[in-house]
Amino acid sequence: MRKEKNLGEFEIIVLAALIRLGTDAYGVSIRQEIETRTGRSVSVGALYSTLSRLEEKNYVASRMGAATAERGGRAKRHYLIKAEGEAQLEKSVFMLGKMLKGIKAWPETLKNLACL
Amino acid sequence: MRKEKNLGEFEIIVLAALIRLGTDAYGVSIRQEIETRTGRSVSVGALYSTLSRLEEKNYVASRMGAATAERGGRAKRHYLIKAEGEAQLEKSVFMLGKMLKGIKAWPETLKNLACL
DNA sequence: CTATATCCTCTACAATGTAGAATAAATAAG
DNA sequence: CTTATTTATTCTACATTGTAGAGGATATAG
Repeated sequence: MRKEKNLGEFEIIVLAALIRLGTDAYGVSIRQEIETRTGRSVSVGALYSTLSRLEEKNYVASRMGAATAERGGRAKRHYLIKAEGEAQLEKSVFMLGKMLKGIKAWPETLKNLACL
Repeated sequence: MRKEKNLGEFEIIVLAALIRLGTDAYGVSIRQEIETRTGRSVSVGALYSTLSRLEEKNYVASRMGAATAERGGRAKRHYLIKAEGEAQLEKSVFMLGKMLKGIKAWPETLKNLACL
């Protein structure tokens, strides 16, 4: 069994996006979700290689879907976070929360972490 | 001017520790702060190389202090987060917050795994 | 001086982050 | 049907971060 390692920053973001998107998660939508929500640009390669690594770690599952009847509507690969992935994400977020909790200076920013 | 890059997960943790410790921050106390607060073990090398990289990026400043009159009380290197570091940390935490905000069901397992 | 404690530096390598070209597969146009 | 265009994923290559631990420096105690 692979030793449990801490998630990287981008891995956290990707896993969070998977939770947000639920069954609608595939390459393009995930990328879109992250970009619009964080304002940060994400290259295709960055996203897919991270997804692939998360899958190797058994944090994420994927399956090929069917093509759709739109122009360029080739088959998508759908991604879903697994229980192990959620658990690990929770652990990482918990750690960050422990470190960040109580640091004043950020009025709005920390409010977003109130879910911890 | 170095391009602004996103902070890594551990970098976030270290910067947060620096804020928490204020003027008491030096190698051992920083390590202690992170370990007790997160329950995660931190190797000496991991910490110092991260601090050193944060300093190169102008996010942190350090200076050598004086020795103290305790057994083994050799001089400590004191670290202090800089304004640039705080700004960058806030940016990273803001992004994470945006992605994590509103995710409720942490402990819950996704039941949709069957559809894979 | 030798022992022991505290603390930092250095080296080496593993894992994660990132970009963009290449490729694949679908419909639309002519 | 052949080419253009659109949507999507795969692949390759390299940069940055993460991590461990040996080793060296410097302090007091005895």
